[in-house]
Amino acid sequence: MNPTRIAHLDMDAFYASVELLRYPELRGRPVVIGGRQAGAPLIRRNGICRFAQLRDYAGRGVVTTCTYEARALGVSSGMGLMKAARLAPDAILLPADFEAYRHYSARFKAAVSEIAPKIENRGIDEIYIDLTDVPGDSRALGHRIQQAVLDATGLSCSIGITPNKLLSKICSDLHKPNGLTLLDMAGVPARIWPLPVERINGIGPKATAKLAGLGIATIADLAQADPGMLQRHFGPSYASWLHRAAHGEGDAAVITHSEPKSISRETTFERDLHPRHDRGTLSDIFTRLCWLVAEDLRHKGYCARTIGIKLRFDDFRTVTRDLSLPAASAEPAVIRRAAGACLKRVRLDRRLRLLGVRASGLCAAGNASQADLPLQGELAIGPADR
DNA sequence: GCAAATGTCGCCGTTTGA
DNA sequence: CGGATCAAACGGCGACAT
Repeated sequence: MNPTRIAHLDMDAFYASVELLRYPELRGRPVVIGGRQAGAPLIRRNGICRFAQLRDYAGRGVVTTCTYEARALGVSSGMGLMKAARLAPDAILLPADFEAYRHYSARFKAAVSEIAPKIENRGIDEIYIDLTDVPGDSRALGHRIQQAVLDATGLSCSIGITPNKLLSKICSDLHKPNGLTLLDMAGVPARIWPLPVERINGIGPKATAKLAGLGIATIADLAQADPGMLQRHFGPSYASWLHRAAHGEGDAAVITHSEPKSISRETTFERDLHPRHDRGTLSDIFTRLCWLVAEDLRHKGYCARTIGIKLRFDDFRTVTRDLSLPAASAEPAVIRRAAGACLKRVRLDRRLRLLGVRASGLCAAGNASQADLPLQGELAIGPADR
């Protein structure tokens, strides 16, 4: 039996790199992807077309991703674009083009699957690959995969290869961009322990802050922490997971097939909207979100048994409400009615900044109830489209 | 004042049915 | 019959991820 070998492959600055394929003249410059879907990447001034710059931006969008040149100026994912504009006013701002990213995503995944077919999808730009039964030594295999991805897409990626997903995920990030990092359990103390705890997938800002309060900053600190103490602070389940993770133990199962659990749409308004004063606008947006969810459900062939809403108030407080239907449905009107019933259960005493609609409890659309009204659904969706 | 969009999972309290 | 109990579903919510 071969020893378990799991790779994690992460595309380098994926969205930004795809944009550089299209606009090679931007190579070497700080480029930021983000903001509203706002169509054209070019703006016109004095009859001359040029790329929009971060300094021209006004709004409440965030950085989705950016080139390494932009990162060097302090810009990072999730940062407000207004703040990014202060750090890098000259950076080019491009709108996200998900269709293009999905296209390149499919291409790189197809290229990898020619070499190793057991792949777990982790979003648009990452995968886990089970290399256990693929012949060849890990370093050669890693390089082969990187070359195949480059040939298929013109894009670089970074790869970690270790005995499990947890370590591979950490390692793929160690030598970005275009990195290849191999590690076995014996290498954990030297290569993993010096890293800060938040490099472990599953330890986010909250857990990091709580650990810091206990004097635990590095993975080494965590590995050596008293298990009893961890258990008191984090509960038996999470404490045990923390301990094992710090010692480099993680899951090695590469899940090749999975069904979606929920489908949702949400939107942040350009300005905060008042529940009464902007009632009409809110209602229109709400209805449109319901239609979009219905459209997504139909497109992907699902019905939902539970409909939920999500509100974010101007103070950033978020509330959700769910309602389960008597029978699964993908009808826009049914979703709209259920979502409306959810909304009635929320006290609307502040301005709103975000509205979302979610469908969960998904089941395959056995088109018994679907066959009735396909045309009507088509008509209902038309006007809401764009 | 400044913080997107989409999705997964786990935990907890409550309800419901047996 | 009353009460204890248990599992499953539901609903809310937070944490985390890309």
